[in-house]
Amino acid sequence: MLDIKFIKENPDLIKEAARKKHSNFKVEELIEADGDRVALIKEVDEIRAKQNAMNPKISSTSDMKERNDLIFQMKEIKDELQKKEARLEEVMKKWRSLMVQVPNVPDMSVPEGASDADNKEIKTWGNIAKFDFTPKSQHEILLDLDMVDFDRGIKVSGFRGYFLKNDGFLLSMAIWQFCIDSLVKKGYSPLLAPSLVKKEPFYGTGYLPQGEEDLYKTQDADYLAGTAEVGTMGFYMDEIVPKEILPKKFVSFSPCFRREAGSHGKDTKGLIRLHEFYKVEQVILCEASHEQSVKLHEELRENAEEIMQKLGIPYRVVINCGGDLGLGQVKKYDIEAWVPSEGKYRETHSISYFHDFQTRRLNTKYKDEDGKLKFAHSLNGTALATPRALVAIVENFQNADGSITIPEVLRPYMGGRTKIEKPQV
RNA sequence: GGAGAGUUGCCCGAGUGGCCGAAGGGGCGCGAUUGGAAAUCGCGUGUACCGCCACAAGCGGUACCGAGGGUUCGAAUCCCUCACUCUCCGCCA
Repeated sequence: MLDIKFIKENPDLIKEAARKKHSNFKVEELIEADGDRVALIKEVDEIRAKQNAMNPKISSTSDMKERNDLIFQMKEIKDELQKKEARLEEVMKKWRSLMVQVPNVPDMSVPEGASDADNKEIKTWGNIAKFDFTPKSQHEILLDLDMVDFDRGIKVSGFRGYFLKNDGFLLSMAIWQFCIDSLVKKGYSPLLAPSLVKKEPFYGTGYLPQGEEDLYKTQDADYLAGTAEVGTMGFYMDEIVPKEILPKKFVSFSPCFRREAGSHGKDTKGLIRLHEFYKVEQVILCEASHEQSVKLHEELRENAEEIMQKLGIPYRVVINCGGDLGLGQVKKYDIEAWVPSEGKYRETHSISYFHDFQTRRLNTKYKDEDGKLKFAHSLNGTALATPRALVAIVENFQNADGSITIPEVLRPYMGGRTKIEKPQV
């Protein structure tokens, strides 16, 4: 959500933002609704002022006739007020629904484009392995090494279900611990965030109302979060945080749930697209400064790249184009890992900043040096998600004998082992 | 799941229909006092929105006593619904 004053003063910016993000939001409609809103608020306030002025008169009048006259007058005022209030409520309803649709303004550096096909590559890292044998797909490797059980996963959990077992599970934990350790060393506060979350943090982060299709909803009207960002951003919801803690950096871990509505035919084999997965997420709250946001956005990207580099996974970084940005995102980088069996890069990370779009909705403020309350800025980005990261690891580090080499940085978390080999049985 | 108690400002806490944005205390800020401090004394101390105005200061208005609705000319105060917290019982990882 943006500041209505800002919107009114910069309608062209909003119009341009909508165009760039390929949203059909009409700023004129909102401005018109806001005109009605302001006018009605004024009228209602004036009637209430009249009413409030009458109150002491009534209470101080002992003459019964005079008192009844006044009460009769007040009844008329009340009728008028109720009519206006009903109209105001209508206008507010429309106003609110438009306000949550206002797109945040993308950064100048965001490229034009309609979909992820238009994202702009800005960097590649790592050497794409040339295998002197026929490389296997993630699906084959994981089954050969007995790291996953898809059949039983589907039996138990349904479409896109899976069991991660043996080294599949151990390697996942190794990845989590490696990522969490790396970020804690950099001063990030570790947080195990709830996945079962009330609707407010979803509205606050911008996943509702537009993204409801992709969320699981409980019979208590709570939702399952698709990322720890939601719970983590909820942490300081409706709070004024001490300025001294900013920037507050979290490394959050949680299970993640996504309905993947609309992607039924996609990635049906393997561990790329799942309804239930795990993610180590970076979340930052900082002071309301564009420069800070930009700086920390780069930091999040560097952290994620460092993790990929230490793991040795070849990847590329793209700047997402306007049409591939979420409603609240100002700018986003995706990191995509090389997947040999597909011969292309697949998204493993998404790193974005929002200015005060989320904190305004979440009501997370801090007091700046002149005592003014300001909405903080927020950012978040993947550290690493499993099992999707397993795909990149097992495919890129597979050997001719069917084993996979464990990345060095993960070995301490895997009992010092260097390889995952086919079980003897 | 059952029974009961509660939810007031930064904190504690008073307040059962009008004079309550809200007593009192604490905290915090400024000032006096002091060589300095403690103690003491004085003053101040919320947020959002609307209007005037320079989107400043300031002034005026409205709203906010867990949330939503109702009764009433008028509600922190009465009624209803919901959420949350606490205590006891049951169940349970």
